[in-house]
Order: sequence, then C-alpha cells, then structure tokens
Amino acid sequence: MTTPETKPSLPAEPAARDYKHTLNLPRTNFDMKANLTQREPSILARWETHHEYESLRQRPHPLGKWVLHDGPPYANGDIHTGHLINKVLKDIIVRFRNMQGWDSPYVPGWDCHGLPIESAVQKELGPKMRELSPAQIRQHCRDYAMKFVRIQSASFQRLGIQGDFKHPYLTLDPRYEAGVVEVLAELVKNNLVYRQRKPVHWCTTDQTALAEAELEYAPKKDTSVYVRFPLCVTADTWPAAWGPVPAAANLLIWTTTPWTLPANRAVAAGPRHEYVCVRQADGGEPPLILAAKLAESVLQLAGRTACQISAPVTGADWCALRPSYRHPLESTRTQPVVLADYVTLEDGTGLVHTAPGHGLEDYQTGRRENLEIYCPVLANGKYDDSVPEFLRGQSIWQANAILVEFLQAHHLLFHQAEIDHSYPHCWRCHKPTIFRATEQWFVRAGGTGPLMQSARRFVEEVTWIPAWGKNRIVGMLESRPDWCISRQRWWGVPIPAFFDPRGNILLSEKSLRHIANYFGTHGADCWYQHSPQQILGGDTWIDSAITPDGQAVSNFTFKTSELRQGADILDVWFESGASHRAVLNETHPELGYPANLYLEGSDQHRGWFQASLLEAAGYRQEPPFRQVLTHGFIVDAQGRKMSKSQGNDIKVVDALKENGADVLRLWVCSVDYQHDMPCSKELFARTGEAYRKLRNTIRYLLGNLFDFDITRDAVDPQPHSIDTWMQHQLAELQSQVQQAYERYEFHHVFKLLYEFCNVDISSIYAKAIKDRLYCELPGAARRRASQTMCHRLLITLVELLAPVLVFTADEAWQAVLQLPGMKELAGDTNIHRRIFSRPQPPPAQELARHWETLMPLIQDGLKQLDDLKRSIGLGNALDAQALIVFPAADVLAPLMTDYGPEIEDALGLGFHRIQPGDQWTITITDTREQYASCVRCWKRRPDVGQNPAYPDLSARDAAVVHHLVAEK
RNA sequence: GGGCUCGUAGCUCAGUUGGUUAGAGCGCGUCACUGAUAAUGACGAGGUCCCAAGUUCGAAUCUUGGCGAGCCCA
Repeated sequence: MTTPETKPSLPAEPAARDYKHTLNLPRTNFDMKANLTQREPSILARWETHHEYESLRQRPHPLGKWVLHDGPPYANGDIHTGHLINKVLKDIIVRFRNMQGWDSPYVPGWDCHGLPIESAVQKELGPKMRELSPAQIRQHCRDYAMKFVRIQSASFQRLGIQGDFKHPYLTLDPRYEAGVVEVLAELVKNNLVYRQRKPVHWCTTDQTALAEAELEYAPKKDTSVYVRFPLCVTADTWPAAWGPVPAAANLLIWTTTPWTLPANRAVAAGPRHEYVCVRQADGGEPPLILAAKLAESVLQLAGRTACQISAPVTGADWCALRPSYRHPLESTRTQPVVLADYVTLEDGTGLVHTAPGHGLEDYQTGRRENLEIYCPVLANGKYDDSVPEFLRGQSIWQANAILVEFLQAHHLLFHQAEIDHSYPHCWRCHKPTIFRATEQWFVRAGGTGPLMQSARRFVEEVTWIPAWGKNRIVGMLESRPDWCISRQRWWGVPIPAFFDPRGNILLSEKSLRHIANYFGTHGADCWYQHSPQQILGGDTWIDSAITPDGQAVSNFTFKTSELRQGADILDVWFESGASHRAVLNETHPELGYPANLYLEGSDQHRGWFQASLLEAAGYRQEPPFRQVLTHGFIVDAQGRKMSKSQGNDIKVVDALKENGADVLRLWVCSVDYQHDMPCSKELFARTGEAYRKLRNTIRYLLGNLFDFDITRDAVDPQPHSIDTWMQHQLAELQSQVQQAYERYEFHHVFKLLYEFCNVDISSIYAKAIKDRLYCELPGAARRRASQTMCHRLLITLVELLAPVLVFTADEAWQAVLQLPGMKELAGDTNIHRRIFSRPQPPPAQELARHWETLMPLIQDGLKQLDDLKRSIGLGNALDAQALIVFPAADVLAPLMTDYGPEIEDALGLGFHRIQPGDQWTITITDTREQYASCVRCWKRRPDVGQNPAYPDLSARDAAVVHHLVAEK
C-alpha cells in the first residue's frame, strides 16, 4: 500500500509496468506498525485537552443512567496484574454501556486508610515515630497514601481507563469520612452497635493491640500440661456407656498456656468425637474422661496403664446430658462442658480448655454459650486482683511455673512436658504476644438478628455473576459472628466515642450526626487536635449514654470539659463498606443509590461486597448493588499464584512498555475472567499477534476506501454476490457481539471479532473482492458494492472494538473521518462518544443458504489448488481455471451466471466455466499452456488479446483501460 | 481441616437435555504469493477430554473417590 502523499513517479519502463497506475490499489495513512508505546500517550494527551470524559457526560443518553461503582484499591504500591484485570474489565463495561446509549459515569476511588500504610510509614520513620503526635503520624500516612494515589492514578489512565480522575473519591476525604460516620449513626440509631470484650493479639511489652500482619511467628519453648478438671459426677449427667457411676472422676485437658487456666470458663468437646471413661491400674486414682482415640497414647505418655476403658459416647450425646466440672483453681465455680467444631484429635486429649478472654475460638464458643468473657490479665501482662491470691500481680510469663507447682500440689497435674512450637511474636519488640480480651465495638451482624435477615433478603435481590457467587456469600453470612469494627491504630476514621471519668460513654445517633458534620468540615484529624468542647460545641451535652455496665441511659448530662476522646479507629472494611453512602450519596451524588454493578475479585465476597451489604442492611431497604460481577485471580503460566517472593510476578509497568496498553487490554478481553487467568510475557506476546491481525484488517478496509464517498458512492450489494454473504455474516456478528457484551462475556467478544477478521474477512471476503476493487473502473457498480460492504465492516469493527482497543479504535476513527464524505456524516470526532450503529437489515435467509451450497465447493477448489501446487508446481491460482458443474434442477441453476464469477474470485482463479450436470462438482485445471495472462489483472483467460488495441489485456481490463484513457 | 471454584490440542476458548470418528481460531510445520508485503493465502500435523472406579447399550458430559491449582476461612 502507498500512502496518499507518496505517489511514486516511476521512470518510463516496460509497458507491463505502466498499467499499475491504472489500478485502484489501497492507500491509507493508517500504519501497519502500531507503535503503541509512542502513540498512546499522545492520544491520551488529546483526550485530556479536549475534555473527552466531560463531553461524553454531556452527550445525549437515550437509555438513562447506568452506574458501575468502583471498589477502592488500596493506595499502596505500584499497580499489579490484579489492578490490570479489574480496571480494564470495569473500563470495558463502562465504555460499552456508554456506547449502548446509557449515561455511564465512572468515578475511581482509593482506600487510603489502614494498617499497611501505617506500617509502611512506621518502617520509614523508625524509632522517631514514638516522638510524633497522632496528628503528625496521620499526616505522614496521608502523604504516603496520596503519593500512591497519584502513582496509581497515572498508571490507570495510561491503561486507557476513562473516568473522572480529576475528582476521584478518597476515603480520607473529609466528606467521605463524614459519610462513614453517618453510616455508623444509622446503625447506632437502629441499635446495632454495642461494646464488649473480645480477645485481640496483644504485646505486653509495648502494651498495644497488634494486627495479624504485625505478628512474626518464631519457635518458642513452652510447658505443656495435662490437667485434671474435677467432674461433677451425678447419675443423670453420667453416660450409661461409661459403666457404673463412680464417686469421682476427672476430665483430662491439655494446654500449652497454663497461665490462661485462671480464665477457664468451659471445656469443649467435639460433637462427633467419641469419649471414654478410663479406669487406671493404680486403683486410688479416680477415672479419667478423654477422647477414645487418644486414651492409650496419653496414658502411655504419662507412663500409666489403663486397666479398663469403657464403651464410647459421642461428644454430642454426652453434652446432651449437660455435664459440668469444678474450676481447677476455684473449686466453688461450676462450669459446663460444651461442644465446639474445632476440637481435633491431633494432639491433646480431645477436651479443650476454653478461656473466652484468651483465644478467638474460645471467645466464639463463649459468646455462643453465654460464658463470661473473662480476662484477668492487665495491659502490662500481670494478673489483676480477681485471680486467686497466689497469682495476683504476677506476670503471666512467671505464672506458668507457679501454676504447675500449684497443680502438682493439688493432684491436678497429670503430666507435663516441654514442647517446641511456632508462636506469634511482636514485630517491633520481638517478644511473645498473647491473646487478651479488651473492650471493642461491635455491629450486631451475626446470628439471626434483623441486620442479618435484611442482608439475606438483599442477597436474594442481587444478581450474582457467576451464579455461584451467591452460594459463596450466603455460606459466609451463615457462619459469621458479630462484626468487630474497632481497631487500636492511628490511621483511620476514629470511632468518635467520648468517655467521662466515671466510664460513661457518649456514642449516640445524635452525637454521631453532629460529629459527622464536624468531620465533614474539619476532617477526621480534628479528633486528635480539637477538644471535646470544640467538637461538641458547648459546656454540656445532654444525650443518651452508655454506662460502664453497658446499660443505656437517656437524658444524661455530659460535661464536655470532663470528656476525653476514645482512641479506637474503625476497621477499614467498615470505611470502604460505607462507600455506597459516602460516595453514591455524599461525595458524588450524581451517581445515586443503588449502583447497577459492583465488580471485584472473588476475594471480595468476604471483603467489600459483604461489608457493603451488611452496612446497607443495617439501615436501607434496598441493597447497594443490583449486580455483582466477580473475576478470578492472575496466576503464572503454570497456574501458580503470582508472588514477588517467588519471582513469577509480572510488572504491569514493564508489560506496558513492552506491549502498549491496547495489547494488555486485549489480553484482559481474551481470557475467561471468571476463573483464574494464566499470565506471562509469552501470552502478552501472543496477544500482540492477535492485535496485529485486528489492526491489519482495519488497515486493509481503510486502504480500499480511499476513493469511496459513502454519501455518493454507496451501492447495495447485488443479491447473488459475496457481498450479500458478507452482509449476512456481519449482521450475525453484530448480534452475537452485542449479546456477548451484554452478558459480560468478553472473551466471546474477542473470539467472535478475531475469528471474523481471520476467516470471514481475511481468508474469504478480502481475497474474493481483490480483483474487483483493484481492477475495475473506480466507479464500477461491482466495485462500489464491495466498497460499501467494506465501509460497513470498517465502521462496525471499529465500534465493536472501541471498548477494548481504546487507542487503536480512536486512531482508526481519525482515519475513518478522513475518508471522503465522512466528516460531515459521522458527527462524532471521537469514537468513544459514539452510540453503536444500528445493524443493517440482514439479507434474505435464502440468499445466505445459497452460500451453504457454494462454500463447500470453494473448499474443494482450494484443496485441488494445493494438490496442483504439489504435483505440477502450479504457483498462482490466477494460472488456473474452474469447471463448475451444477445439478440442472437445483434452485441455484438459473443463478449460476451470477455465482460463477463469485466462485472464480473466491478461489482467486483466472477463469471459470459453468456447466449443468447431475451433481455439484468443481474441477480445477492448470491453464498455463492454454491461455495468455493479462498483464494488468494477471488473470489467465481466453479473452486476453480479444481487443486488438490491447493485445496483452483481458477483455475486462482492455475496456477499463480504454475508458480511463478516454476520460483523460 | 472446612466452604466456593477450576482442570478439553503448545495457547485462548466451543462442546446444548449423556448419542457417530471431540471442534474453532491462533501458534507450529510445509508450500505459495510478492498489487494488504515486518503483510497475505493454502494445506498439514497436534488430544489418555487431570486420574480411577461406578451408573448406562453408550460418558468430555452424570455419581463417588483421588491428584493438581486458585480464592476465602480455620
């Protein structure tokens, strides 16, 4: 192809060459080489200067509003392949919705608070951090977050993501923070928030709560003890299978943390495990109760032998009798044996010492069984005064030895051993951590409460794609406990509770609404800088109060000068889960509640989807989203997860530099995102090849339209032509691609378009129309009809590819606008502001059916051509002819004078003959010895030289050239 | 250990309610063209449908059990 600017003026050469100038060879400025890495940034710059996003918003939207609400990525680190898949999928959706005629805005967001940022800042600051005030620490965190918002925003835009990047939503925006507190106010209003003790990881050296991410696991030596807990033996709690009711018996438990024994409040048994009563050889000792499977090994460990083991009873059957025991350290306390699913028989005795104040599972059992969440350990790791006297004021680390001594003295110690196990340590001081119950804020989200009921109803009202997403979230809701929303950190939205010196707490709907307003103006930082008087705006505040024992009191008068602010912040999931309020209603009210779609990785069933659903269920009548679409995770070429430590991760920034955004976007489009997606450099390279095919197809179409003015030259296809076949294929394609978009099946979009370019256009159609495009008179109806089809193909392809290949479609559209007549007709100077063209009416079904007869014939012809190539070295199909035999009675028989030339061209032959007969056959023969070759069209046919004025031309070419000469 | 999910040519994907010899495109190999030219066309070779057992006249498809992988929990 030559570009329009460069018309080579060849020197006078042999006559054969001269005819080349009489051909209509393709011309275009649209380069074969994409050069995406250079071209894309300049296209972005043009969109920016022309305010394309804003002008898209102002375009007419016949279908109304359709909102995809962005889940906020965490403002930490460069973008990775997870961002790539997520953001590109979102962008494809938003763009095709806009092109369908919806008003589909996109407001990107960032999750800016939370531990990872606080930790990163802590690492940067080092020991210096301890000298900083909370407000100063928060400022560092803010700077850190904003830096990565900028970095990620630039990367997203470089990927061609279109949206309101000038006005993103940020969870550290004061108005967002206000929205979060508003949601809290709604939940408080509906009595869904309470305060209670719960065990958290605790460092007794730093005297602080720790998050899971702040723990380092290291080997630790501990004393493990097997302890006798005296069973309360009664006839109706003693299973018959265990034989005669003894005078006394002991439960045998095992623990590696003897210091938690004072806080024991239950013993847990597994419902399906079997328990037995073991009577020992040395008669004096009361029988022991433990799991049947472990009985022998435990006795052996202690060097004992059993003389009699009873029949077994399952934990469930046993607990149905409501057995109880006496606390080993306080014999007046009677405590229950309860069931718990997590009891295993891997080690221990199958009976688990349960201290709800010192373990998460224990805590959950405690909540379920209404046990006291008892934690006698102070922040510094020493016992308080509620424990037996010999332990008071002792450090728990020393208490182990004291307790072992005590147990031994009271015949409660069955056996002890030293063990070496992996144990959590504080990442700062590297000392062992403990679980310690502290006061935390909760949302009543678990169980069967009203919030859960509402959440379950919401789940039914939402369309989950894929459908199993619903199962997944239902499963999670079913098993979830109440939601602990407080964290003992700095970087987040404070839980704005005030405490008076007597422990009364101010956290009411009224106070929260007031504070939300205050945060909205001053930002949540004011919590650490302003006094309660300033915040509450007066000397007294009359409101409901929560008393130290958890009761609600109304009309309580707080003296603001006496109040101090609580130090807890909200769980970041609560923050992002509030975006349906903070963004859809507060910071970007143009979006509106609810959103049509949330789209995130499948991990968000537990994360953002659930947080959003639960919060909305606490005070809304309608779920925050109508559809939820999930995608899988990126894995490497072997299907393993990507991780920096394994070194198999792909850097998006590098991949961008190597391939360009459109290739990465095409890759996202080409994979079935509902499952895991393998990703590697090689796969990007492969996608690059597919990209080039799409690009070249567009280039071919453009090149053949250089002299075609759609407003003047359009000609409907002749019914019995390959154009009509193409029109049928195109109509089919449009309907299938539209359907695939609507169903979010983008890999089908890709496959449909790619195969269409490869097969329908490149292999069949483009080949068949070459002769008429190149050799006929420019204005010949046959040529114009094919150009008309090329034009339709071009517009349709560019439109259908536009949501995916955003840069290439833009570039192609600019070339389309340069075609004759297009500027006036198209109107839209930007493809991305267009609404999909309505499909041309498909041709009559019978015409399509004709080609079902002809295509196999063409296939057969190709095979014969290949055979001739091998057997007699026939190189060019133009040196061959076809004899087409058709059944005389076939419906196609009268049409064969039309279809004959179409078959000739579809096979790229020089000549053909048609002949009635019994059945369809095609016979290809070599004509090199038979006919002369036309020097213009290279077809070898009998009519070459027919016109004496042009002895080296075929009849058609002679006529064309004659006409061209006459025109001059 | 539990919940959800996946496993079909080298790659990306189709395979309807079980039904002939499991398909497509790309890639690969060979050839052709040199007027889509760092492009294009043709032909060809590629599969233990992850494995095993079961149901059935018949299984890629249904059941069970493994193996491998991912996400979320414990």
